[in-house]
Amino acid sequence: MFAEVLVNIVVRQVDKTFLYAVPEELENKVQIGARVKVPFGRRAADGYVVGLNSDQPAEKVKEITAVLDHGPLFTPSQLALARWMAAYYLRPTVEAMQVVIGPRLKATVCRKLKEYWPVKSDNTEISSSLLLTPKQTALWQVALTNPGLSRTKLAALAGVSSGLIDVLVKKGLLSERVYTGPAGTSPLDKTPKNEVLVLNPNQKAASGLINTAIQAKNPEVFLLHGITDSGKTEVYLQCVQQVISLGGQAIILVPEIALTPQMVDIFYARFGSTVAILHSRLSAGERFNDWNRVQSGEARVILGTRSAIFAPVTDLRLVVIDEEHEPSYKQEENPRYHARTVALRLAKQYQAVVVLGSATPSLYSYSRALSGGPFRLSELSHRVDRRPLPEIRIIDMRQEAKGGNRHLFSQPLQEAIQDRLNKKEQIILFLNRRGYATFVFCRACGLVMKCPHCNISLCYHANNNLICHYCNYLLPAPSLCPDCQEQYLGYFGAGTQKIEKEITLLFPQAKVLRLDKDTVSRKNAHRQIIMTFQEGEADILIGTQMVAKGLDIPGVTLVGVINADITLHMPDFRASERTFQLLMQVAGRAGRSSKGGEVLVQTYSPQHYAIVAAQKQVYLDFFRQEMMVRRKMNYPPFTRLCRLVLSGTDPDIAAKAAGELGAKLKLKALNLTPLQEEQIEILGPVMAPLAKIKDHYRWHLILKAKEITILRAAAQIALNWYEEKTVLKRKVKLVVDLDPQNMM
DNA sequence: AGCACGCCGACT
DNA sequence: GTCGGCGTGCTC
Repeated sequence: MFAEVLVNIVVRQVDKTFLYAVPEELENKVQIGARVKVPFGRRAADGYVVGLNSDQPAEKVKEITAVLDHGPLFTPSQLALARWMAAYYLRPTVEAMQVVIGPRLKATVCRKLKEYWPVKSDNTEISSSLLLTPKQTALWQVALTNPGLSRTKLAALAGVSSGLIDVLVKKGLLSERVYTGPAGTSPLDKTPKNEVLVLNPNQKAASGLINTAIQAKNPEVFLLHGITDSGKTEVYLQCVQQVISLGGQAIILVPEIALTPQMVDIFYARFGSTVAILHSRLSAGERFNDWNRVQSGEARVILGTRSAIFAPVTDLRLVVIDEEHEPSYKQEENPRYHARTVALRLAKQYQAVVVLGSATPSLYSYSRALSGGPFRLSELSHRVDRRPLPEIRIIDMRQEAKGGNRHLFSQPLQEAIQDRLNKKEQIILFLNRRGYATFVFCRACGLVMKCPHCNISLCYHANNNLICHYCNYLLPAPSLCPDCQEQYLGYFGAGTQKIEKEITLLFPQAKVLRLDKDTVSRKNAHRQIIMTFQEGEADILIGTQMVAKGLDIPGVTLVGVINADITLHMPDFRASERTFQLLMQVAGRAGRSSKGGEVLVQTYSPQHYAIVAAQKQVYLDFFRQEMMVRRKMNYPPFTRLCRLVLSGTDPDIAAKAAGELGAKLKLKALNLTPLQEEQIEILGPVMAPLAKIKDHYRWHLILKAKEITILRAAAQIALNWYEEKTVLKRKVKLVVDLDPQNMM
């Protein structure tokens, strides 16, 4: 018997199968999916068995040395998915394999998985009453701060021998868990068990259509477009119920588990022990356990983030992608896959149904759900409780500036804040200050300097030039506004910290909390901040997009968007789309009780269609206008994109490499598309908007084409070019990003 | 990726 | 005369 082996070395040169002989004593253990040890050149390597056959090969082959693990790590259908993904994203197959196999590898290496959890968390009381030795105290402290560690890790971290763990277990301070039950259960369980809600006609229609497709094994894709509080989750639940009654499995993806604890609670309440939770923050034991429960078929409902799409299902009938427009579904490291793209492929493999849910669908999905498109549109246009949507008021900051208010907060917002403070109602202030966001605008007329070729905000550079980061269009920074001739040109950049400071100055009596990346670095800090706010311990919550997602706090009657222009004028063609989505989402945080709610949006572009559509809360208004822009500029969904990023520590070498690659591609593009030159468009090379990250200078090229095959052919040329440049390779990195989500 | 082979400069 | 620089090439 001979085995085809994919060597576990992530490099293009060995991205093919190697044939090995299977020694007789290993024949019963070598099967597809097995991890094996093989001699490879002058060394040993591990690899995955991806095929078996009995034909005597012409060349002589080496023998497999050993079979690792106790069983296969992947199924043939997972292998097919990995191969497809590798080819789609132009990555080595083993890399895709590693993602598909996921955590199982780590878990199977240390097979006996016990974890140790502190029994009580009141530290002082216990340690004094039980007379712990210094080492025991140290161990206890470590266990407290790091619950759920394995035996070896815990002992190592505390610097004690593992025997001491048993002592603490005996004293009843630590509990030992060998994983069996559903993991991550956080009994926040407010929802009554199995209370299946009655659907309104909209929901009934949607779930009816979806359930029919599930039953008939029609591999259809539904776009469930439902406004805030229209009951999308209940539709998901009833479809999942249908899958369970058919004996199948369903995968439900959410953007970020930590931000949606309610979703977890609801699924546990409804489906109990058939639920498995999969996401990257689980401990090794939790993951191992749930992974096995999926494979055995015990778990029928898999709720998780992006990578949960690779759960080892056997009978998939349904994939739900909640908030399908969220950018977190795109992995920003290799392989740069999009969970939605993978889900569509996976569903095809299983003849399963896909449901994409969103209040603000991506243009990609909505355009495909129009009549004649491959997706089917299902609308939920009423709120479940029939409460009106919160009122959104646009505040024209140009008027504020003219009126002499140079503050971050407009007069109406300040008044509204004071009003809510007086009434003891709560306030959320939102400012999306995601990294790089400088743009030049006129305080007098609101004009934003844009590139005439790319419709992208021009970035102000230290050499006093305005530059388009897509095409290198350059304009010396004017001192007067080219439109109104006023001298109020300036550039923006205030973050949540600044807001916090200003608020405490303006309203010294208000209790303020801040929720952003800096304040949630500690474990559970996120949940803690939200709980504190939820319990009314603070008046104002200031935050980035974290406050936009899934918060359901009835006490909040005012949401203030400090500066909608930050996202609107990012150097990214999806800036309008993101802004609209964010505004709609953040608006949903207001008025979750009978007290009603109000949203104030401060902007210098009150006439911008994304802002206007958000104010009216009409998705189609936005969609139509944005589609016109995209069509005109030849951006997705009318074209596909591929982004090539070259980066290196030497600015000159990185620049030179980018120039060379650009020239090569432009030359080759002619051969690539002999019929129509317009089939591919090459933008750049230009410096990436984030021109320097961690001492690496970055340049990029954007490739546009109607057909992804053409993009892939061009990207392949780039990869081959890079492969040949052996000297350059050590100094410059090349990243290929197909269907890029992030253009920075 | 590793690891070896291979062909040119400064040292015990 | 050797040690070692890293360019090139291969791995069933």
